[in-house]
Amino acid sequence: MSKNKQEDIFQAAMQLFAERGYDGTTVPMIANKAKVGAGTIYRYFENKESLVNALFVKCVEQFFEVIRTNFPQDADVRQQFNHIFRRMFVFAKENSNALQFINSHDEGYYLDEKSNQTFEDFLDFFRAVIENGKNQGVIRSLPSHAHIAIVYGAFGMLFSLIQSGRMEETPELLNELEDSLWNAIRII
Amino acid sequence: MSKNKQEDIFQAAMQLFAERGYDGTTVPMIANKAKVGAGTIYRYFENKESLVNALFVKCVEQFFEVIRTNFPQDADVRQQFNHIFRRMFVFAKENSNALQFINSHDEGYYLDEKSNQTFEDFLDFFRAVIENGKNQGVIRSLPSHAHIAIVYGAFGMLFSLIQSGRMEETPELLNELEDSLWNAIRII
Amino acid sequence: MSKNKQEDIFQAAMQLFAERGYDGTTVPMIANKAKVGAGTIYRYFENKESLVNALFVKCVEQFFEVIRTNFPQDADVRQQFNHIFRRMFVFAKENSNALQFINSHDEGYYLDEKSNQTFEDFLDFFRAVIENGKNQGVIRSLPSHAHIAIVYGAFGMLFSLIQSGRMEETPELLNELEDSLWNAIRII
Amino acid sequence: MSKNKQEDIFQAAMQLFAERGYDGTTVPMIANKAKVGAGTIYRYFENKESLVNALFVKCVEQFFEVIRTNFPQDADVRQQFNHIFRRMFVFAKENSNALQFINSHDEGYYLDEKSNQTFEDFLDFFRAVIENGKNQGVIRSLPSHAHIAIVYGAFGMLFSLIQSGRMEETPELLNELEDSLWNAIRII
DNA sequence: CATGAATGAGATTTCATTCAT
DNA sequence: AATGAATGAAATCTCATTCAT
Repeated sequence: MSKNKQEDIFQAAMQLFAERGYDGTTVPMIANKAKVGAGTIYRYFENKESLVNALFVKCVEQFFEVIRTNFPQDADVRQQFNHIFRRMFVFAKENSNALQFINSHDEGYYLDEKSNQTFEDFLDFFRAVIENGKNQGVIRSLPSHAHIAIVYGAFGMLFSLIQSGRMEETPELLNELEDSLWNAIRII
Repeated sequence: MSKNKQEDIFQAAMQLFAERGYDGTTVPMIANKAKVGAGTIYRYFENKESLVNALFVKCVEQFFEVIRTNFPQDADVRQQFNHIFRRMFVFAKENSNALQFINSHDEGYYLDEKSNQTFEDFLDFFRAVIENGKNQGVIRSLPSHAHIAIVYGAFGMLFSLIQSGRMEETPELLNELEDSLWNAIRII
Repeated sequence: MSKNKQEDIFQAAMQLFAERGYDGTTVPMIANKAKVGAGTIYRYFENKESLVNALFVKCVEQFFEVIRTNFPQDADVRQQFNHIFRRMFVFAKENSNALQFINSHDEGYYLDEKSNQTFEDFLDFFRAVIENGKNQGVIRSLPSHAHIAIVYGAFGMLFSLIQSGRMEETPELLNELEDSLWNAIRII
Repeated sequence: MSKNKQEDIFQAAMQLFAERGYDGTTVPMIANKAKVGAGTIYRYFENKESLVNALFVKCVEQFFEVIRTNFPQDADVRQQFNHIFRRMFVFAKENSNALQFINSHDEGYYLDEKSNQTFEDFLDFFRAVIENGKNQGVIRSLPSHAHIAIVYGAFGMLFSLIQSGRMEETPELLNELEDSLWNAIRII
């Protein structure tokens, strides 16, 4: 039995939102999985929308933190890409539902300004890396948006495969995938 | 006043499901947008779940049809990839909501056996192309699943950018994107 | 295919009302069983309530007619009872649903003044017979209401047993039943 | 304000079902009469069908209990009949709606296996008494079903008369009725 | 006349939220 | 603080009735 009910609620909500979406998840479902009373959720969050927004911000910031930590600011773009790619998998593995939650909930009509801004800030980090790579003549001259869409879109689906057991994560696989996606964005 | 109410319902439902998800869309919302009475929807579909499944199958089959039509069965893999990539954009442009609907609803807990099977059949087509390419030594030795995840995941996000106006579709852009994704999966 | 749609509707409605009650029977159910369009019912009856009332009156009047025909007005009470008892079974057998319909729908909140009056008239016939028997010192001094309740209540359940096949109708059985019910009301 | 909402719901439902039938009674009607919110009913019963079945079982078991209590197992059949007849009136008077509810809802298409079985068990009790009487040469050789139909059918209608005020319950009346129905089933 | 597609009012049921304990 | 029973607004779904064909 966890001491921190707020965290229990976050975990339960994240899993359910990831599996069934925002509207497909009921507050009693969350309470039940978190092993708290339904009313308790309203001690920690104003309402369901508040909860999903708080959770979204928390997840994106955690993801961001994992990516940013020890980021090789001065290394070359290839190494920066390596860092990002590996950290994305690290985060996804350690927070299996968080990634799916983020991916299926960005663009949700229930996200507030802060949530959207947090996600934009997160993307901006990648944009900066990409822009830097383009300036160095290493990365294709596509819009940064496009590069991010390619890597992030591919990554989301790839992790989903691993998560569901349809593909096994091995060091060799990760090497191949990293190489594949690097080829997608670099100038050849 | 349209003659075909079933089609009106399909169109309204597709747009709303794409924008707000299955559970976030109410039957009166659909009826309203389709300009039919709420009860009319139940003359055409047994219930809401029936509707989303019928719509899913219809959309996937349409998508499949666009990809399969004039597919260069005997050409080399690069040309097959070109065909697929271009047709994906053609379908997405002509059925802008259909793609978003498919992408946000595969894996939905409300999809029935037939819907899932239809989607699997669709993916199998790509798997066959990829396998063929691997046998010819043109495509990387990653699992076919992974190649599809990369291309399809990237494509989904890319089209979303174009759709929302954050990126402009030009012939040059499409050429670059095709090249980028081809680099991701081919042996270099 | 019957020529008389009104009669088809009556038959279908009677069977369904008998089995499922007034509120448990939908107009489309009736239309379906009567093999007419739902709208056709509204050519013959103003609405569902109109139909059930017309049907009730028709059934009670038919029942009444069967009882009254050849009623031995001048015979003794025992013979009058015999006539009534036998005719009740004749009617019930020839109009199997009608009896169940009447029994489960008298006291219905949807019955109008005319329906209730028709049923009262029907009961008055029995009351007169009973009163006559009481005056002759043949029948117990219970209220006529009570005698009717005993015979009619018993009869309803008995016929239900035969109808459902849980009891077989034989001449011997009918003789026994007639004797049993006569014993209930006569002075011994 | 009652403490036991489940019981309030039962009482309200029983009265309404007795008066208007299953399909003629809406859940909001029940909620309104029970002075609870409509949603509350679904905390206690899975759905409307569940409610009617639970109520039916409860009523039949209560009725059964009243009949069985202090039943003179070793007395003669006449005395057993006396016990049953009197207790039926006791139950009917104390649970005026319960009897009407039972009588108008047995054979309902919405009753489940358990409800039907409970009612059969109830009838089996009477069958045993009747069989015993037949073996002792006191009761007519009609099928037990028939005897029950006669007594129970008659009783139902008789109580309805008393209930509605069309007949007044006096000790003399009950004596007469008991004698009347006993004459119906005994060998004379 | 006859039909059955269409409708919307109203039925059943769910669920976000409150509040007495 | 924590609970979960209670609520009623809103969701899904049904059906008596209408009306264009």
